Amino acid sequence: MKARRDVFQAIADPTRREIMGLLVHNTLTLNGIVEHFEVSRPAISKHIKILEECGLVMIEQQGRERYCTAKPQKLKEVFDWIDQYKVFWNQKLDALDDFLMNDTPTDS
Amino acid sequence: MKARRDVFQAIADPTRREIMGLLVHNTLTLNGIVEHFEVSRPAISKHIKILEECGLVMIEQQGRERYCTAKPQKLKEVFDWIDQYKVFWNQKLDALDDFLMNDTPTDS
DNA sequence: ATTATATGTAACCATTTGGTTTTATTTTGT
DNA sequence: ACAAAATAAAACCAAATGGTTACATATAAT
Repeated sequence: MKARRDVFQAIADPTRREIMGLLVHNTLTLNGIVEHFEVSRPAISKHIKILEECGLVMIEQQGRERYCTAKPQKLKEVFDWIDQYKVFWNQKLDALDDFLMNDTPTDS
Repeated sequence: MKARRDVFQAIADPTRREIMGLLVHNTLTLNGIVEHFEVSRPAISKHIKILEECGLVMIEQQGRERYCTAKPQKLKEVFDWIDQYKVFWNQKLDALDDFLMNDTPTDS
């Protein structure tokens, strides 16, 4: 594992999203996290490393344990990107939409 | 290309995010999009396919051309996921804090 | 000191990803 | 009818991803 380590990529993985969900409410040790998943400890360890590398998780070493906590602030980057599209959500869609589209979830 | 085709994964790629940025304001043909990038047409074609598959882009075939438009509505899924973390952004939660109180930091 | 615990790291592996070039296929213009 | 244009689809490729098992290391418990 190496390269493009950004928040968008970090949250692309469902396991990592789940981990975020766990850690935002509880501070857990690595093994504490592992318990919630089917995958092996090293797999989780890697996910945590990725999350840490892009600032989504903070790790506090305490003795032989590592306490992990979510740092959701970093999600703001994604939020901000998406935010620019929000203005279009409620906007009238053009004819093509109706034509092809199934869901058109306009709530207005 | 195959599997896990969801919005999170779709926007993980920076080129695809750029494409979204283009298409939200302009409807462009495939070649029209290609012009904005360095990569080959087939590469863009694949990106578009992915974006379409997960509902972020709509394609309207017109003769031999395919007009692509962004469907930012689908980003709501990501928005909603992130939204649950928004609560924590303004919160003062450094490691120790969370560590010590370790008890759902309810804001209600 | 020795052992058990918590974790990291390495080596490996299959699949996916993002790209390429080459080869169709369909539509338009002449 | 024929050539050009717009695009898809196939075949291929290197690198990244997500996982595994095996091994290493530091701390805690006895």
